[in-house]
Amino acid sequence: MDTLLRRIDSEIAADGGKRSKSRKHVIEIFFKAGTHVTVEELTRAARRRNRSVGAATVYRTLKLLARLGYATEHDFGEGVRRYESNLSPHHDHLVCRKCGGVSEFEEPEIETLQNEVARRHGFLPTAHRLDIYGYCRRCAPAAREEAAR
Amino acid sequence: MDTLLRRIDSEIAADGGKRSKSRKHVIEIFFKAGTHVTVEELTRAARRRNRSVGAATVYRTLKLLARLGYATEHDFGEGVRRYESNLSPHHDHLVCRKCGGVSEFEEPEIETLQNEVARRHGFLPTAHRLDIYGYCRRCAPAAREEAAR
DNA sequence: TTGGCTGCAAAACGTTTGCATGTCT
DNA sequence: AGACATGCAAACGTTTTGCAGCCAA
Repeated sequence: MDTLLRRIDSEIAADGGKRSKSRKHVIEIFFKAGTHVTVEELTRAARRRNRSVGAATVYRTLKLLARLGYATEHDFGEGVRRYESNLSPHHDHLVCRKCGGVSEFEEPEIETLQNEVARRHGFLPTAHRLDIYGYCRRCAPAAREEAAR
Repeated sequence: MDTLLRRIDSEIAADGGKRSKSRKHVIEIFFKAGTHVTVEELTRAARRRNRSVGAATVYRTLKLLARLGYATEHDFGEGVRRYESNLSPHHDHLVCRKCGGVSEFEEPEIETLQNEVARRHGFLPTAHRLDIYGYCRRCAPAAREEAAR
């Protein structure tokens, strides 16, 4: 974790950037925060540590992390962008329509099939997103009842 | 097509809605339009037929179609929402990062695997979205060159 | 006649940007 | 000193909403 922060620091330097206090706070908080955070959540958390951090800096820092490959932007269709750290291996999402919870899964076979499909279309894939929408274990019973009505 | 419009009409009526001229135009144009249209594109097209159609009506009509299950909202990360008719069978997308083109594919095996994964997580799936990002056949060579530089 | 529907303009939303100032190297 | 980063507020583009009038049932 500490090594990670140092590595990012030097990558930022190599990219022509500097180490600032606000940026450091945002980065630390981002990697400690749960997955799929919004800028608003991060800003609030960063402000708790340093009152003066502005939202613009959080936006800029996350864009930077995304550009360096440490974060991924997500859009689950809520009208807000969410960010996720790229430290854990790639995974896809199960998004609950009722409680909004997002859980994750990996399925190597799906990945393989995707690459195959892409190749078949002469398409050079660089990334993909697979989100399954529905009802999670806890919300599914209620959803079934509503549908029956 | 005509039957479709009549069916939608009666579903709107059953939903407590009325048939208005503007709405009818928007719906017709939406189903004739190519796939993945934006509200702005539809508004322009609708205005050609009826100068006074407002964007708000197009937004409202598409939300209505989506609620009734005739349209799907898409977000390919351009900052604009795109709508697609649900008439053609389900498919997934290959999104080109260079030219922005979107092509489609179907892969039943992927669908099957998705349902399996969901079930394994106690998740009740209702829909999903799979977008593969990368470079299309035409743009891939240029992308490879740039990467090599 | 009642309610939904409309167009318009204004508001709201998340995000980006311009700028003067502050901070790192 | 110089370059880059910051916070603020204004700008932005898309989508939503309030409202007075309109139109379908």
